[in-house]
Amino acid sequence: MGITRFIDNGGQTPDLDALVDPAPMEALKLINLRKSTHVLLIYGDMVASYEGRAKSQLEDLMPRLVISKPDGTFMVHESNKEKPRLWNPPPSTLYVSMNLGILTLRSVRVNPREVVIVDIPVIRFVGAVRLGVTSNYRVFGTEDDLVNAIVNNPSIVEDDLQVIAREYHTIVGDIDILGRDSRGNLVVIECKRNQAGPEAVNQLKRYVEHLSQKEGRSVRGILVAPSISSTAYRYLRQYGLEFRRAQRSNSLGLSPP
Amino acid sequence: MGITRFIDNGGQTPDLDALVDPAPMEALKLINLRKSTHVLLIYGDMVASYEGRAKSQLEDLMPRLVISKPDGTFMVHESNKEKPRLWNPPPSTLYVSMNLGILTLRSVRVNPREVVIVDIPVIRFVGAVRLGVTSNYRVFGTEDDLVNAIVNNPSIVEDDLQVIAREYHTIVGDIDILGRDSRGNLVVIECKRNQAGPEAVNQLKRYVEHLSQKEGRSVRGILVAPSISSTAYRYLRQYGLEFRRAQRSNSLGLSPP
DNA sequence: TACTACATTTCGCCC
DNA sequence: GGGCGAAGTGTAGTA
Repeated sequence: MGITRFIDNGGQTPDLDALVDPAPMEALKLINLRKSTHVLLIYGDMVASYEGRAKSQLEDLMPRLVISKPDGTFMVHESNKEKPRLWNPPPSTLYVSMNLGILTLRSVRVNPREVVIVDIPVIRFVGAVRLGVTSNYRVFGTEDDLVNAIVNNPSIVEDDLQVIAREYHTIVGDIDILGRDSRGNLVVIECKRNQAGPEAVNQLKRYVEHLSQKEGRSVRGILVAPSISSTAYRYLRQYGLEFRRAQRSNSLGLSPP
Repeated sequence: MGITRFIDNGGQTPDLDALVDPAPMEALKLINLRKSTHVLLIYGDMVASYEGRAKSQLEDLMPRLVISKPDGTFMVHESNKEKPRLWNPPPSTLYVSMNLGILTLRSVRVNPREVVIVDIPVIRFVGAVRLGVTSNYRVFGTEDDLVNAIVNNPSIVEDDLQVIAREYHTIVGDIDILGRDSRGNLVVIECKRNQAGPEAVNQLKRYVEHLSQKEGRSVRGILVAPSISSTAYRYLRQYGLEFRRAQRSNSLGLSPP
């Protein structure tokens, strides 16, 4: 039998519990005690199954790691890959039970209905840790930053470009930036934070086609990205669309012409 | 001081190590000892930063969970969400060091160059677990399964439909299924495993346009999916494209007309 | 709730 | 290694 360690915290709920080689009943108790407040780490030999939008099974009994978060996040991790092998995204609900001495975890998601079931005949470790959440989290260098830079200074795309609207809604989707050039032509600007592929060109083409049809006159389309694949570039030129290179940096300036 | 527990395994590398409230040096040793073979779990109060394709920082010191896998996967998890707050995908390399008694983790990815740095002034727990990898993993209900079902029985899309090719390569992308209808018209079939949006319609439109131009005659386009958004449907009809509902199930049959 | 598009997407396949 | 597109995508924003 392993170590059972409920850390004493003066009657308060501890931030950390760690059970090594616990009895299934011990594990079950700790999981139920902490599942709504702590992140649970469960290590052991397990099999698992998933059914919902799709379906899959992990039939081979082998050591895996289950991570459960209080918001309902449920993941079954293996030795490689960033993505869990099986999972349920939040919000989901975790149910724990014991059948014939075997611990079973059931994560249930309601919409869409998805169920992950994990049977753990051998429980090697159960941990419960209290984690924080960063507020006011910010990532720099997103597409949105690029759009902002252009809206604040349209000349980095083209001289005398006027911005008419940002996030311009159309029936075929949202246009990043709608502008007007020095000759009075409408200009659709589609921004990508990394290399543009055929899909990006197609997206721009869709907006331009729609708008030129609706307006009854030709509309320019400019794809702004740090780079573009050769296939995508041919495709773009074929439809008379334009490409403008954007410096790929966190300061998000545009390169000189 | 906490529990230090290197599990004795008769001289062999154990599958599980668990250190509660370890000294930084203890933690460092265990991490270096196991980082290339085990999945590491590191819990404590930490700050972190990321710089690479984008940039962000977790400046507030708070309890978080680091998970490191032997393939280089590196994740900083918080109390909610499925996705880690900060991460490096495999393959990356983990470096551990101590500066002024503070444990520092550095995960470095080479291409593209990305670095995640984690400073852990308070180490509450370090665990090392050996996990498996499922081989021959299979998910049922993918787009590929839907394409297969149609290729095996084209009549579920339309009577007397003949399949000419699957994954038909064109300059503008790969067509899921190319067929010919009872009247001899070419038919482009685009499959989606879940609700189709404007992007899916756009994709089909791109293929149909390309092919009809190349062949010099009209080409039909059919979007096969479990459902379609109302906007996307209007868009689809506007361009004379067709929609065929596919039953959203793991057996992947198509619903009757 | 539905819909849309981004993402440090990740991942797998094919060239 | 680059290009391309799917994914049980997850996630945020908006109507």
